[in-house]
Amino acid sequence: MATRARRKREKEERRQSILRAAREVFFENGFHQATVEAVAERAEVSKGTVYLYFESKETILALLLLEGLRELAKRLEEAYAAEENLPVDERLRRLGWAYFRFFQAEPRYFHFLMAMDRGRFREVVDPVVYQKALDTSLEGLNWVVRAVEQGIEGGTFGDCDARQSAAILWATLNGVLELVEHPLRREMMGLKSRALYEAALETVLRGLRVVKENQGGA
Amino acid sequence: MATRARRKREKEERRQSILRAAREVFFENGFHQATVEAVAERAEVSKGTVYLYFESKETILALLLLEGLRELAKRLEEAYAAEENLPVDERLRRLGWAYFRFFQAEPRYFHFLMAMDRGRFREVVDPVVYQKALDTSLEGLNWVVRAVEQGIEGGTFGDCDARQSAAILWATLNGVLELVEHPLRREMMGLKSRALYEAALETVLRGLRVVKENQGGA
Amino acid sequence: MATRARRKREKEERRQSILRAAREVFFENGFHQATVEAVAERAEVSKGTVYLYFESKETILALLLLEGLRELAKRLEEAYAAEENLPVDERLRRLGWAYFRFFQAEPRYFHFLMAMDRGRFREVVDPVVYQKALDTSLEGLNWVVRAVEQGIEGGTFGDCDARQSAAILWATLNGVLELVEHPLRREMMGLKSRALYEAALETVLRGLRVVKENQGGA
Amino acid sequence: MATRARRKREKEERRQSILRAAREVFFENGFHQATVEAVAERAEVSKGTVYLYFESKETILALLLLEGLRELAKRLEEAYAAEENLPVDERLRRLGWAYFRFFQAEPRYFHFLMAMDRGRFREVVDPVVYQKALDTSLEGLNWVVRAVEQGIEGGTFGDCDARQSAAILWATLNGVLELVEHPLRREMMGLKSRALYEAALETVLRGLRVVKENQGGA
DNA sequence: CATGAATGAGGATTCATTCAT
DNA sequence: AATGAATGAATCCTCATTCAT
Repeated sequence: MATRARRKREKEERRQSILRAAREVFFENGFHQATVEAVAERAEVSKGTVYLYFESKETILALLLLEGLRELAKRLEEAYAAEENLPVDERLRRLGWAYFRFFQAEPRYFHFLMAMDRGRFREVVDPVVYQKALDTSLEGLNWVVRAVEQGIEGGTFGDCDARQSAAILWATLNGVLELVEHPLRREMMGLKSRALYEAALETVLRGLRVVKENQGGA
Repeated sequence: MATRARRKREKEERRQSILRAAREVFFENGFHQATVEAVAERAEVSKGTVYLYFESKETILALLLLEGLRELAKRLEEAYAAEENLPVDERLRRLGWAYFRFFQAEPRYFHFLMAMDRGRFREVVDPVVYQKALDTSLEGLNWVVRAVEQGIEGGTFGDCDARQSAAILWATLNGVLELVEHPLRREMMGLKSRALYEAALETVLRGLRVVKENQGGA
Repeated sequence: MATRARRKREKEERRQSILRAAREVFFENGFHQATVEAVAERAEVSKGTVYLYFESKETILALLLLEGLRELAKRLEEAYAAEENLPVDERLRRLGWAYFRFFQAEPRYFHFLMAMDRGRFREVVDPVVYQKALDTSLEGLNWVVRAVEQGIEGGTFGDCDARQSAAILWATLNGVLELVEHPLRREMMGLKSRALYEAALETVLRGLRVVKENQGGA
Repeated sequence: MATRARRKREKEERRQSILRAAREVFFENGFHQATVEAVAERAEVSKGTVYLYFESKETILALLLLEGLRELAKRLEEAYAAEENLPVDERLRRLGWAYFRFFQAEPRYFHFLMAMDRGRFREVVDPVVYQKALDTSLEGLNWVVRAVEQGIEGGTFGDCDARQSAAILWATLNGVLELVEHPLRREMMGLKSRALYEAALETVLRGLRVVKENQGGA
């Protein structure tokens, strides 16, 4: 029967609907302030139904986190793979801007990923999911590492530690995004997000590129 | 009478004692998990007394934040003012390492400043305190801005926007500290905190310095 | 058509299957901890189906109780009727041991019958079922009453109230079984279940027998 | 200050008041049906206050149980110690009637002690309290054991196992009380509680006494 | 008949805050 | 000023029961 298939589809839809609602509610209020009740209301289901689809509030958090990281990793992979022959710094530029677009598309998601109670997170979430989150996060960064490695091989960058250089680039972009995303900080300075981001990206790329001429190491 | 003065002093001491207790408790458990009860116990006063000195749990949070920012600003000022005639990038280096030392001295403080539920912060906290936090934060960054300005004036840096360049530097260092401080992220990579920090600092300084030769702007 | 008959048979089988599942689940977890969900799973049907066959969780409880009482009554009847001409106290002995065997065969059943939330039982359960439970319980005891009556008629026992004497015997055996079955109580004393039961049975039989010589009444 | 003392007294009074309320509510509805809310209402305090005085619902249960057992043990001790030189069976009679009076004074308490979810109780309650309950329970029975021992020494009873004989007597009385207390069972028979209890007590005493003449053991 | 998704009324517990003493 | 007892709203989660398919 097609009923079975439809049922399954509907169930998945409902699941997604709750997840979507949870995302909104968590984004708006933060995980701790958000209530399951509010999630249920937003999804237009009863509280009990939420628990029909998800084990606990924490589980939802974990799934949301994972989802976000996956989306980001996917975008980075796409950015990496888009074109075959590309100057190394151009490829890094694309990765950087893919990150920026993710941030723009889902600023609250970004905020959520950053603001999450990181220390306590681990104890609260299913270890398997936690490991997956870790892996996914690493997977995203790996595209950057790979691009840097190409730069080293191709001679664009000096003989530096690829992981370290990738980490620096990423930390910088991350730091900038947090800076512009942070209400407290944004007010401090009249900086334009996009311009600052671009400047930061270029500055680090330049800083990395130059290494070969000067020191050959950080 | 001196009684008046003593009273006032004692009151201030008690206040500080509660604040100290709150810092410890908040650091150990995170703001949400921490209870006023626990703060009171640690300070060896009653719960009611806590409310005699502070309006609410959130107020304490705000003051703690402020305190942290002040400490950091102080350290940055000291780093800036330490020596008169210093090459610009050396001065920025000193500022950068002052930040690193603050992070090392109070890693939990740093974590706390970062992990704080920023969005909701504003609505909850006394606007005056909020503004002070903002000012203090800006004050800290201003030492960096000033140093960059000297670099521009002295010709070390190109004719860039000093605020922007300072922001980039700061965002980078911030991003690196978060990276190494974050348990989830630290596991991802086998990077050494200090080495990464140094590399990042140097990379950005290099990137900023070079501007004049290449493009004159980000 | 035979379909009708088969349908009916199948329905009864399903009913029994659910009842069996409920017994297991209730025994293992106690009535309150047990969930209808667990019963359904054990019976390999859906939750809804359980409600197709039974009005409520409480109804199932009542039926289980009834079933237990019936099993006991059956055993007692068999014990009573086993042999025609039997000295009275021997017949009572057989009844007593039949009870003990029931306890041994279904200790959890016994426990369940005893531990049940008796007070609330009545209001919750179908009055008809409740009355049946009452009748069955009485029916079981009646075999004891009958045996005692024979003892009175035959002169073994004094001219006592047969119902009362039967009640005393039964209460004693019941009390002993509860004593040995009760984890809290069992630990208190190092008594062997079987020996204690036998001693109690014999003691009461002796006590009842002697009446005629002494007082002729309790 | 006397304030301190008064405070302490008031606190204890409040504690007792909540305990009293809990007893009533638990008696009326059974432990599982009873809600902390109902307890609070009955005690005319807020729900939070209940938790100010007691760790959990289970703790209250344990204390109530302990309290009941202590009261019973006290009554039994008094019954035992009332008169010095007393024929052994007279002393046992007094113990038996003390039990009956306890039952009459607190029938719901008795019911509660009996109906308690025995198996699960242990896991739920503080082990220390559990052990105390065990001890207290044993302590009560010990008065009976002691009386029987005197009977053995004095030659009233045969050379039987004192603990076993005491257990039989107690199991019988217990069984009778449960019989008459049990709504389902009481309806079964038109027996008068008091008369049945007396008959049972006398029957067992007789049965125990006779041993020496007949078998000297159960 | 059978299913199983959906419901929603609770229930135990916590904790920031108040206030009489 | 200091206390700490009292509050009660808020929160997560459970589960018996219903009902559309």
